[in-house]
Amino acid sequence: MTPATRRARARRGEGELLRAEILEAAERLLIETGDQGAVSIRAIADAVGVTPPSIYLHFADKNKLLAAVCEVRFQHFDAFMTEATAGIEDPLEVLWARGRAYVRFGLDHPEQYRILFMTRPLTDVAPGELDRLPGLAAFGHLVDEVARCMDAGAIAAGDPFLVATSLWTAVHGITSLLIARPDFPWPDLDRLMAHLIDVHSRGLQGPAPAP
Amino acid sequence: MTPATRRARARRGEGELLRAEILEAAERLLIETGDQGAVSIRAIADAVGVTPPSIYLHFADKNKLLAAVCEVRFQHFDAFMTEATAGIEDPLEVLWARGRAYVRFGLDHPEQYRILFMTRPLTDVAPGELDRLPGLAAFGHLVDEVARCMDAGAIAAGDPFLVATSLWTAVHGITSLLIARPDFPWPDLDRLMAHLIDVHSRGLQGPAPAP
DNA sequence: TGTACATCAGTGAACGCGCGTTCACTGATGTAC
DNA sequence: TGTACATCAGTGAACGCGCGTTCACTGATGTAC
Repeated sequence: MTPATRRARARRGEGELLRAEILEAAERLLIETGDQGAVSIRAIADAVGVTPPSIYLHFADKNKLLAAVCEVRFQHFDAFMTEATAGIEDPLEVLWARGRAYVRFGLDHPEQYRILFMTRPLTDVAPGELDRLPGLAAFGHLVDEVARCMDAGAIAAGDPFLVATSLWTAVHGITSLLIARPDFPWPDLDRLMAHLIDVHSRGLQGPAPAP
Repeated sequence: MTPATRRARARRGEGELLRAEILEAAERLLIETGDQGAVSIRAIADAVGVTPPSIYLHFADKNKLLAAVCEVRFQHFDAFMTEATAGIEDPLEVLWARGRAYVRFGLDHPEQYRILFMTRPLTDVAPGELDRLPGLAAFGHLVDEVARCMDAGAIAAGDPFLVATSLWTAVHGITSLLIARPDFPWPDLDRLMAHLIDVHSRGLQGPAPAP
């Protein structure tokens, strides 16, 4: 299949433009087809209006390209949640708003969510550069919010990292199962989220109740 | 590559034997390679010691084969958890034991867990036959246990289905993220599980605490 | 007891496909003189 | 102002691969007479 429109060649010195177009096309393909398998070098090249070898002018191999896509998606993801919590005063409400936004993002962009959190990592991370782990920025924001809740006395004092990790797994559990098992007779999502928040507000608050 | 050993042809009337061998080989491949992509018709045929077309004597296509593998794995999964809770009296402890067993199974068999809960469903389930949804037996056991906890007053009365669903997403969240993001600086798993159980014992117990 | 024959469990070779990647090349663009 | 030339952004064709699946077949096995 010849591409619908062949892309005009970049001016000299502007070769880097193609890189951005490739990334954009890869994301678009991912979103439109909703299928990670549909995002092939050939499909991307075709979407950009260029031949497959051109991709290799800007990315060493397919993995590097997908890793770059991933990074951009993580930024969007983090920005989306930051936006959703903007303007909220109560630190506990910030936490719940972030949780709701997390799930919403996942369900609105299931195929992106799959890549971000449900498939094998695309990049091997050396132990020394854990801070470069994609998505760790977003997680850092969550830890901060948990710490703020502890400082405000909204939840019991403790290890913010542990609590944040646990909250992450909780929202991930809902999001990823809804994506992976849509046939399950799910209860209403709002009810499920309300229950999650209910359990956690109580569960994170005091010491263990009397037996 | 020719197979290491060619399988002896089945006696007449015993053609069904191959079916079982195919299933077994598919599971073994999945476990040994730890890679769903490595489980191809050709690889399975080779492992059994038979040519690829033979597979089609017993399975209409690859999806049907994988669905059959899935069903067997779900039975193992359910049996494993049932075993892990056998002999425990306290209904709440049963619940936690099941949760721990769930996570353990997932981490011990990550590639199987991937197929069961992290990838696209292999079979389309018609709305009328939801009870045939693979794995629903295991979920049913969880619902029963939750109901028993409610009856015993160990957790607050409510909708056992909703609570069971929420608990499922909780353990799935931990299991699947540990599998998908091993590079994350995870806290100790026992600590994480203890925290999860702690939060849920408190969170599921009473009505909302005074503000 | 012997033999023709239907049945059944497989085989061998090939199909078309899409994939990631490589390699030698082309032709427009800007620059030096 | 004109022209030779280096540079740079791509192209075109092909590579080898493994995949799921199909099709006509073979040859051992059991059965009927």
